[in-house]
Amino acid sequence: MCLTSPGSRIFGPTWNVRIPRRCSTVTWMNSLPPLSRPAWASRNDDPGLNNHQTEVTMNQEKPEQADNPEEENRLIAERRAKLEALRESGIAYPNDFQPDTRAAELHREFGQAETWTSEALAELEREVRVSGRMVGKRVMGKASFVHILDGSGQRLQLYVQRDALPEGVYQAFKGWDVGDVVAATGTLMRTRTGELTVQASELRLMVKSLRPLPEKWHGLTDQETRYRQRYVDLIVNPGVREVFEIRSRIIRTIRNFLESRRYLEVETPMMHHIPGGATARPFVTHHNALGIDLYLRVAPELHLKRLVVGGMDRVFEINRSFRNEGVSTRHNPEFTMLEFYQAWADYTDLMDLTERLLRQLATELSACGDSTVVYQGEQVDLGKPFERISVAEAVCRFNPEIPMAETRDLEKLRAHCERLDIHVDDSAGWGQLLLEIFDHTVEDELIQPTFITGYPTEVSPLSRRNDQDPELVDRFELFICGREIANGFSELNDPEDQAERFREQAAAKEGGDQEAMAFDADYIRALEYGLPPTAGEGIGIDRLVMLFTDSASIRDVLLFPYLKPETE
RNA sequence: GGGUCGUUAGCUCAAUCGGUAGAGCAGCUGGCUUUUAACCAGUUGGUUGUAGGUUCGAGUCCUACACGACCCA
Repeated sequence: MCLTSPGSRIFGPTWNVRIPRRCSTVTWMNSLPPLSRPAWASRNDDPGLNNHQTEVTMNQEKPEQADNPEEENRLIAERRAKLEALRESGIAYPNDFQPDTRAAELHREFGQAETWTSEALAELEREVRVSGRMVGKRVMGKASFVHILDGSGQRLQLYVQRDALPEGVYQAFKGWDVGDVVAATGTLMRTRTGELTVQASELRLMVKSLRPLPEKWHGLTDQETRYRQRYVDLIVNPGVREVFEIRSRIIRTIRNFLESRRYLEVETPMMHHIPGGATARPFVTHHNALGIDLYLRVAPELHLKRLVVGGMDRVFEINRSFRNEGVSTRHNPEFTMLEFYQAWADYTDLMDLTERLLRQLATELSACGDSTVVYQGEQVDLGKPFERISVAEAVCRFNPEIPMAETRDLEKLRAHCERLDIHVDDSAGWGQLLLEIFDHTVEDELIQPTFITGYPTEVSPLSRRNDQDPELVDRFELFICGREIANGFSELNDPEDQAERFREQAAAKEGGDQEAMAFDADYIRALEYGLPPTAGEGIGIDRLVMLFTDSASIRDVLLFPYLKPETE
């Protein structure tokens, strides 16, 4: 499937998006060479400025250093001096320009070189007002070419000719830096090499950029800096923005998909007195005025089901949950999950729904309407029906030495765990052992979309028991490319059974299991009013976005992934 | 939590056996009116992540720490 949207990055040099896996530290932020009579400090100034255009004068004393002199360096000092000159000559940060178009629009409308030839554009005399960050600057004597990057995420070339501009503007322009934000008025033209270009008749510096951008060809590759300073990453690595545009499209598609099926979007508390809805360690926070500890939610599940009790029989929430666990390429402390609940449905209905949703996502995100996705070299087809097999069947398939008859045999399973070098707790039941074996030997192998069903009741404290086999629950998880994408089940709506399962969880918690759930009495009370037969599901949005953007790390699909604080 | 690798100029990277820390881009100075990694000439810029240690001498070897990447639990 091709994810590159039509029209994106269709012209001009793009900054390198190849990101080698290496990094260096950001020492430049910590080092300050002493300012010793920089070259500009003794330079003579040029004559006056006219109207809004500001000539950079260089005959002043060296500028004030930044509040934190450790972060200053010569390049920044030079730009700060230019800013100081701007301040002295008028308004340094003007806010009186509005563009009337954007680069993407212009390329869409006039990008066709065969239709909009040089002559056709000259005849058109189309005047445009554009603005953006200067990301390239080529001065050739009395004329220059500039590339600006605007809010559309695309670049646009400006042709800046001394004699086509008001007096003095060109001279000022020559002192501007790559990274500065500029505004231009001009007419469309096509250059000798065929690039759509705006010939500027007016040009203004709107924002002086004090920090130099990374090198134009290699760009910014240092992973740490890319994550910490995502604003720079977004400027110089076009692929980054594309990932987040796809992320937005995924969420929009999901929202439309559910709303068109009469689901209501809701928001439930993120601060819980009792963390529940998932087996995970919560973050603890404190309410000062009330003097009580609160937990950041690990899942919205229990609140959403309370809403179903209240008669909101189809609800969904797309929002953040928080789990106090390790940070890795697949885990961020805060992550986004879709949860949805539908009364009068069971888990098989949700498997059908999930298949349809993923198929729709794949075809809508693909420029060519294709239902296949390539993830890290693996091609998966979301168009074919997803396979559905049970945990036990899957374990037997990938572990031929484990016969079906042993999949509920506590002692045999314990022996298999030992053989497979899987560490398990002495208190674990057969269900937990079976799932451990599944996690270690099966999960990675499930490349094509596969629903795993028949989960042990022991590991599913909120799921409805299977009518034929109460040791199992009516639950599934969806795996694609070896990753868990979704988890859904028919909801346990028997309040007495639920209370019993909470008691088991609470006992495990007492026994030291920090991930076990607490007893939630209000949730039991809600169930006692009567939860209609309901099925619910959670889908990890970040993992879904990873899949559809071929991102190896969750950090690549989070604008601001969690990183440890920068060291001083 | 464990292992491996990494951290050198604003950015991207060099630096032989432990022997004067370099280049390209960016910046600065000059030239150049259709370039596009523009070009040509000149030029500035470094507490080599931090703190110790070994050594006549450390970017390089040793120890600890910080941060990151990847793998494992």
